[in-house]
Amino acid sequence: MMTKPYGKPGDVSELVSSLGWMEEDLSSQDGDGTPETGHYSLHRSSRGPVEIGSEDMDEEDEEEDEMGLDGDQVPKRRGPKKKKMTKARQERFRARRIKANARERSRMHGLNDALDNLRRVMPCYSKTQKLSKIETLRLARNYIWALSEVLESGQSPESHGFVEMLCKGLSQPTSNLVAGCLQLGPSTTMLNKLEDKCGVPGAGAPQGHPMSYPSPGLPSPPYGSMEASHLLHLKGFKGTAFENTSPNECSSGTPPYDGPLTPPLSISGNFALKQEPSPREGDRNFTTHATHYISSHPYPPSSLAGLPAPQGHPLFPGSRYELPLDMAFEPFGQSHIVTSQMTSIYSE
DNA sequence: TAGGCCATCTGGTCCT
DNA sequence: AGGACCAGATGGCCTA
Repeated sequence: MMTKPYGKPGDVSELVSSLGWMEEDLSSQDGDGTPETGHYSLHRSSRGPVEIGSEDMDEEDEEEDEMGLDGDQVPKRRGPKKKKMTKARQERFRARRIKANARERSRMHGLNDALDNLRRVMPCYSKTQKLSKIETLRLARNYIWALSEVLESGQSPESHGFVEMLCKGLSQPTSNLVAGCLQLGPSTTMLNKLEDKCGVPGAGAPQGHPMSYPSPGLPSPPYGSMEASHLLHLKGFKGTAFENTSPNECSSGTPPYDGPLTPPLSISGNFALKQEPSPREGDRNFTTHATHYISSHPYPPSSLAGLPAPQGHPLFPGSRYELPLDMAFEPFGQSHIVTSQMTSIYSE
């Protein structure tokens, strides 16, 4: 992305003069050595003077601070003497700053990559209409919460409440997007596939999709789509229309998922189970694996033995739960689902 | 045009 | 000492 010089033009010279260093016009230099940046920013007026010159001291650079300190007129300043920004020091500072900038850039890129991976496992993922960072995090929080609720209390994803949970605290456009995804995606694709290929009773039935969300005034697409691999993998859960469904039988309805995955993470968020290597790489049956994993791993898992149960987490009935932040969810229907996301979180 | 979102630079702080 | 992390500041892009 092209960026223009930061700070107002006058800031640099003002600061430089106030610090008594940097005779050169550094504003003409690259901020980090990359072509897209073209200035040197030292405009932290809100933070007060930046005493860059006081660091990076080499003995050979040590000089007396001769900024008019006559002793009898101005009280001598305490603390380390301020060093003149010699050319050598400037260059060292620049080199260090450039390196730090590069590190920071790559750190942020890594963060964004991780966020992108998170977007992909969200209930609605669209390459064209990306969720913002904050909305991604909010939706992730809601999603985890909603799924936890489904697992813990047998609530149904068919319920209005499930989508409500997903949309809690989201902006209106994002809520519409999510609702649209849930409305369009599963009902017209995945569940019909389930019914077609697996003979799952009720899947895609006329009575409406579990995930369908009564959203009057919902804007028309483009929406993202809810990938089947992101949806329901129903095995071994009573009360669902899919309880007799074998994951192996239905794996054909699950499109491949193109991306490396880490071993499953607990939805409690407090532990990560290091298991066998991710089956995801080139494995069309990953969701089968995930389903099996979930259904064969009790909560709390043995790896949590001895650890204090999370306060009031829905997976640990009996404990008092306090909703974090502004979350306050309503109760909803009965049945169990498990999604592949419950057990797979990307990592770089 | 205002506001939201984003990338980038930057200095400070903490940690190893 | 150097790196990671963080938050503030800034300008660009996009959309309502």
